[in-house]
Amino acid sequence: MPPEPPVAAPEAADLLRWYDRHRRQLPWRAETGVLPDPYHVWLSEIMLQQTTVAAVGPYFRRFLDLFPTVEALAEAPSEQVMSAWAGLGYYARARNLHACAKAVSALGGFPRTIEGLRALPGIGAYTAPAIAAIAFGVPAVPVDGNVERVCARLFAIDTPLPAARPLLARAAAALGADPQARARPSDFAQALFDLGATICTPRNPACALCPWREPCLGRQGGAPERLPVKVARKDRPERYGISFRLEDGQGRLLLQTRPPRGLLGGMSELPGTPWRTEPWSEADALPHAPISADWRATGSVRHIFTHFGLTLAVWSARRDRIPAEALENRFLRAPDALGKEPLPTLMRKAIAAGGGG
DNA sequence: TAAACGTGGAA
DNA sequence: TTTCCAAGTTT
Repeated sequence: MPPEPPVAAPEAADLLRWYDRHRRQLPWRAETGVLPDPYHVWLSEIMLQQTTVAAVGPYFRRFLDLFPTVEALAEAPSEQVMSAWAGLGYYARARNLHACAKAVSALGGFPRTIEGLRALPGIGAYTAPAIAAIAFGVPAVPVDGNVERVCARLFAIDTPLPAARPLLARAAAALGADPQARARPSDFAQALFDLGATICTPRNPACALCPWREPCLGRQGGAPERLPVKVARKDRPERYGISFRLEDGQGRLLLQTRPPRGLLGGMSELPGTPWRTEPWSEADALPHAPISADWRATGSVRHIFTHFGLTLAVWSARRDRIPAEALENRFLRAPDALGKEPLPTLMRKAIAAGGGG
C-alpha cells in the first residue's frame, strides 16, 4: 500500500503570500510592513461594525477632516459628532465613540493590550483584539463575520451560529498559532478579512483563486457556500406612526431631540405619534400633534429597521407663528441648517416626503 | 442567551 | 419585492 498523502493543513505563509499580492487599498490602511495609526484603526473598526466598507469610506474621511486626532474628537461637542455620524446607523456607536475618545484622551493614548482596549466603551470581544493586532502587532486573531465564515468552511464546521462561536474562535486561534502568523499579526488579521471579503464570500466563493483551496474541508465537501449554517431569523413585525411636519412663516421646520438612549437615541426628529403595531386613526393621532392645525397627509415613508418595519405617514401644516407651547422641548431649523442637524436617514426621508407634497 | 440596535446594496 | 448581508456591542 502506498502511504496516504498527508492531510494538508492551512498554512499562514500561503495566506500571507496571497495578501501581499492582493491586499485591498483602504483609507485606514498603512503601507505594507508599517503599522497604521491607532486612531485610524479604532475609528475604522467602530464604523465597520455591521457596516460595509463602501458605506464607511466617506464617513471615515469626513471624520478625519473634522477630527484629525483622538484629542480633537474628544473635545468636540457631542452634537457635532452625532451630526457627522448621521446616516451611518447604530447611533450607540457614535455615543460610545465620543465617550471612548474622551477616555483615551485622558489616558494619554490608546491602551496597547487587549484587556485595556476591551475596557473602553464600544470596544467588545472582537474590536479589542482587532485593534491590538492591527495597530500594535499583538499576536491575536480577531474573530469577525469574515473570520467565522473562513473558519467554518476551512474546517467544515456545520454547527449553526451562534452556537458555533466557541468552536470557530478556537479554529481561528489555531490558525493564528502558526509562527508565520505570529510574526505578522497585523497583516494576518487583515489578510483573513480580505480573504473573506473578496474570495471566501457568503455566496459564490471563488475557491479557484483561494490560497487555502487545497486544505479547505468545506470545498472538499462540495458545498462551501452552505457554510456557516445560521439559524433562521424571526420575521419582522410591522409598526405604524405619523410624523407631523410643521413649517413656520419662514419655512423653518419644528424638530425635537429623541431620548438619549434607545432607538435613534440622541438624534433629531419630527414630532409624532408613538410607533405601534396598529395603524393610526385621525382621532387617535391628532392628540399627538404639536399644535391643532389643518393637517394634510403629504407623504409616506417605508423604513426597515433591524427588528421591525415602519410605515411612517407624514402630515404637514404651516403656521406663520409657532405658539410657545409647541416649542416646549422643541426647536425650529431653517432648511439650509438641516445639513448640520443630526437627522437619521428615516427623518431625512420623512422631511423630504412632506416637502414636495 | 436573546433582544435591541440602522442603513443601503446585491441577488 | 423579499431576503440576506456588512470588520458587533450592550443590556
